[in-house]
Amino acid sequence: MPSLPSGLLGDLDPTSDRAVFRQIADQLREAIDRGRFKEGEKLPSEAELVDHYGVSRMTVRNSFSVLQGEGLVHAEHGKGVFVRPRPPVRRLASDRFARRHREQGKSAFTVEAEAAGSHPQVDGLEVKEEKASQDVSARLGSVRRVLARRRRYLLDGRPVEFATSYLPLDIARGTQIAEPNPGPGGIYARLEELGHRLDHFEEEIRARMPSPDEVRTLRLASGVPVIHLIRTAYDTEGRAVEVCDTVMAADAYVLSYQLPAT
Amino acid sequence: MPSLPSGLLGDLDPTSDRAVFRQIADQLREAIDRGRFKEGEKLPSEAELVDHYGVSRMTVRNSFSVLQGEGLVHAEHGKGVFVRPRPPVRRLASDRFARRHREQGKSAFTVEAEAAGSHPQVDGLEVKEEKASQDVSARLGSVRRVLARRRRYLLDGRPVEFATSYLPLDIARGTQIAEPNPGPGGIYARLEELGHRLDHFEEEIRARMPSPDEVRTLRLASGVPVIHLIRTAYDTEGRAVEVCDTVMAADAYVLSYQLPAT
DNA sequence: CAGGCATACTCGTATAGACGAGTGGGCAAG
DNA sequence: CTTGCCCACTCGTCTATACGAGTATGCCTG
Repeated sequence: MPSLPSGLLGDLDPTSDRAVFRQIADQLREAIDRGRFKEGEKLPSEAELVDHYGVSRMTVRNSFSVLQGEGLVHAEHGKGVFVRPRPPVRRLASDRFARRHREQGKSAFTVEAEAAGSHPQVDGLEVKEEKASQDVSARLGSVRRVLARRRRYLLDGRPVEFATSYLPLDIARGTQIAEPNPGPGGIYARLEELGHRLDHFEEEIRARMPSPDEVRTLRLASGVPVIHLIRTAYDTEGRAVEVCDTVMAADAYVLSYQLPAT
Repeated sequence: MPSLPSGLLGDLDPTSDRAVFRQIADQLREAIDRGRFKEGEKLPSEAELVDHYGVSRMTVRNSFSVLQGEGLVHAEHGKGVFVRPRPPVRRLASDRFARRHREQGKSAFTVEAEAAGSHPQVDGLEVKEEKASQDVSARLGSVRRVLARRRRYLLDGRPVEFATSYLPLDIARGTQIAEPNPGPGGIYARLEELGHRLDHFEEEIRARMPSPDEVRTLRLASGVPVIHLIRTAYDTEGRAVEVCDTVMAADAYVLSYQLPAT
């Protein structure tokens, strides 16, 4: 059992009223912040820290769990505890739905990812009619049933977001929108062909911790929140023609918006 | 020691390979989701759950810590563990910087909060010149030093966000922008008076877990992420005239944006 | 009646020990 | 040399215990 390089981590302050496991977490956090442990690097094992600080194993584990909650580290069974690497982020610009981006045959996600040199995948596509939730119904203007299009997006094999689009049945039923592949330009192109010229979108953004379901679907590490985005598309008549509910791994995204100063 | 009302929580499945503390967390989570425990309500105490499930206290605590990480519950020393109430959220609309909102003497935050029936406060105001961080410098176009305006915002006594505005010294030095009170309409009104007519804003949004510092400043419960918003204001010459770095308690905000479909 | 204290309950911190399970390297057998 | 096993090391789960500290309640004292 190799002992810890001296100087890497300090000692405990027994006179402090800060709990021991917090002091340990503080020292590890600082070492990480200072770059003493780099991204992806292994932290000292529980046993080594037990030795170094002269505390019990549960105390060391407790400090690890603090850092895990902060999203700083993640544990791998049988291997060790590692500094969580920051994945490359996907930037969502506010003009990503502009008509000029809607020409190609591929989806916006695919085009953009390939331009960034990543390997995009779409997954678990599911299209079906269902009862509208209260929230969706309210946003679409009191519809009872909707067409729901679900799918999951992955970048280089990593799930990064999953989304469900809801459309009123009177618009979508029987059209290509109800097909698994909605055709070039996606459902927005189809909506416009159907006479619903798009006027604007409204996006609502929240951030919160994921549900266990979301942790599974996005394979989230602990300490990673999700961004919950609800987009409503309005046509030029002022009618809401689509609601898209998206849950994104927060560590994989930066959203970017342009606001007029008028 | 009053025993638990039967039927409220189920039994453990010893044949399951799901860890005991996860099973307990699952049952509590489901009970909360089903409304068996309402917002703000106290969950069974650790001792009661120890009795009910016949496990050790650390196991029960472990399941509580799972729920805490999800932001579902919070513990109060000496009182119990409670279902975390959802605080009222502040909606930030994308037109919140429109000129028409800039007429009054009060700040946008104050006006909006009072309209919503809340009691707004601004706190810890600090104005000083300092060295620009690399990021701020890049956004403002390679300035070395900036005027920084820091402040914290509270709603009904609860801290909800803190923000720092950075302005190039050649614009702000010696003007009312460098005063604690920038006057009616805020610094944007002053910027326009100084000839920097605002053209548009760019906002970048991230979500992540808070640093210990941010936990202190915003008095965040565990399992509450922060929204990190960086706004850059551009004048009609295309120059970046302000960068505002804001950290918000994610459970207190919904951001809302309007995007043109063009 | 008012104030203060004792007490029982709550969660917070920490110890010591046990066993399980995933990982990877080294060694031995083929 | 390759295969396969064993073992050492890692984190995961769980038990049992102890003491500390914050909170609320009720009783007892003044």
